[in-house]
Amino acid sequence: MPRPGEAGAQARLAVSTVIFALSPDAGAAAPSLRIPLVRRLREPGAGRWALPGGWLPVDEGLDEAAGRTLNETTGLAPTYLEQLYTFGAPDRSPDERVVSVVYWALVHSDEVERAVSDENVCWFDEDDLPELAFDHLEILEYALWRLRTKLQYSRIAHALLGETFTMAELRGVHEAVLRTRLDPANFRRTMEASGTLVDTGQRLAGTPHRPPALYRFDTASARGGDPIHHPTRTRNAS
Amino acid sequence: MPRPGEAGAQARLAVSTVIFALSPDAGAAAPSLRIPLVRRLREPGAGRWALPGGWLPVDEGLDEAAGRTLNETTGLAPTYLEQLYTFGAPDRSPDERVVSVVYWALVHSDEVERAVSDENVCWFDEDDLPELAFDHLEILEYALWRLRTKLQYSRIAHALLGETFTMAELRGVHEAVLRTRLDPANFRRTMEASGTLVDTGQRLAGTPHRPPALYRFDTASARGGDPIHHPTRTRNAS
DNA sequence: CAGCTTACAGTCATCCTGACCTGAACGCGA
DNA sequence: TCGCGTTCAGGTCAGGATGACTGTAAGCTG
Repeated sequence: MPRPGEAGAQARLAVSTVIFALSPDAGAAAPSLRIPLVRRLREPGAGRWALPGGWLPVDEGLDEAAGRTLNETTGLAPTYLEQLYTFGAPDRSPDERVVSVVYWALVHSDEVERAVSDENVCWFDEDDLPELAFDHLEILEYALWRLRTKLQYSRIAHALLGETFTMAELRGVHEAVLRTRLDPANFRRTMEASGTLVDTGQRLAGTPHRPPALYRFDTASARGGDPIHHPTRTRNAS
Repeated sequence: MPRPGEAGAQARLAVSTVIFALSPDAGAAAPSLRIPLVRRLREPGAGRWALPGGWLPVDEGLDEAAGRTLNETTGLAPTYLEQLYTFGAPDRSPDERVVSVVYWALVHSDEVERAVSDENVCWFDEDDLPELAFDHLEILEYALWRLRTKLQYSRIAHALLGETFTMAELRGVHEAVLRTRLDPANFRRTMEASGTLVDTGQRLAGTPHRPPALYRFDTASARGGDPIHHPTRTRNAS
């Protein structure tokens, strides 16, 4: 923060968010990752799809701006929100210089139901993306990499599920994100050893086989994940 | 990147860097981490110490701006440079809104010799920091956490050493950063198994004991560390 | 040469993880 | 009603990684 003064030409500051959710066909075979995108109505890049976001107001924090713009454009309230990276190549946007502070978010699967979805806001499957505006494809791939990496050392899969979930559902999240098959027995063992799951005592009835136990995420033991300060976790917009 | 136009009040964009190096007393017992800071000459925060940095020019990339301001203020050419986080709380700077894209860098120990060091640029020991301006202490602690975390799963310790180094020197870096004692035999085993070290065949003579082998970092096997794209590694300023 | 230091190699127990096996608990169709 | 399918849930076993530790090699110093 050096000398102030001399206004001059400056880069504009934007905030965008990569949002992840699971496909609603939870009962079906394998869920897949889905990302909501908004259609650009103005130049530059009009007609193409882009990440939800907006300009940063002078008096609003970065985290708050990410949560707000995310909610305004998609109607979603994420359960997990974290800063991803700041993209600022001089030529990433034509006409003017734009620096984007990008966040990534996870939303509950039942939240998706309530989400806005018109002709200008649309959900896309992870491997069925449209042509994106600017460098948003690069951003999205980086967010995907971060999600996959972080899932392996942190316990964030529950943020894509509801309040309670079965062990098979939780494993389905891991399989969908990591794109692998996981051994059910070994997965159960490691998750139980992590100490982040609480057995609710309830069981999910109505299955054509033995009823599975319902678990809940232990928010108390969720401490010490990653960014020690400014974690910003769990907000409730709308 | 939404609608342009309407100039209005905007946050100012700054770029700062947390620089890490080892104390030059390499021959002595345990090296320690040192950080160069610059004294602020103007308000706000005049007299206090701050991270090297500067305003972001409209036509310069973030990585380039970080490397340039770092070099201009300290005279250093880092061997490792990576984006850390973007800090943008509305009240982090009085008077005006400032958003800082912060980087962190590692420099070779022999680079420190060439570094500028006057009354306005001074090196501080990790646990002997002065009172810092703004939220720079929080930033520095977050950078320290990131350095410690990343050292354990990535091979970046060599960036704090010279071209060649002994196993004991490399272990000294880990011990200084992680603030622990490491078993020499086990450390050697894991480092050799990582496949990132190359034995130069030379040995360091002049020691009062058995001469140790000199190793070199294998840049070829350094692939696939972390941010898949825009890695920005290894620049050469000045 | 004795004695000090560190370099370097090897052993052993423990933990973690992937592969696999077995019984339990439901719904379903014959 | 009674197998028979499914998944759930708990267990065993082998291999790899890691920490604690021991032993030998190779330099210097007194």
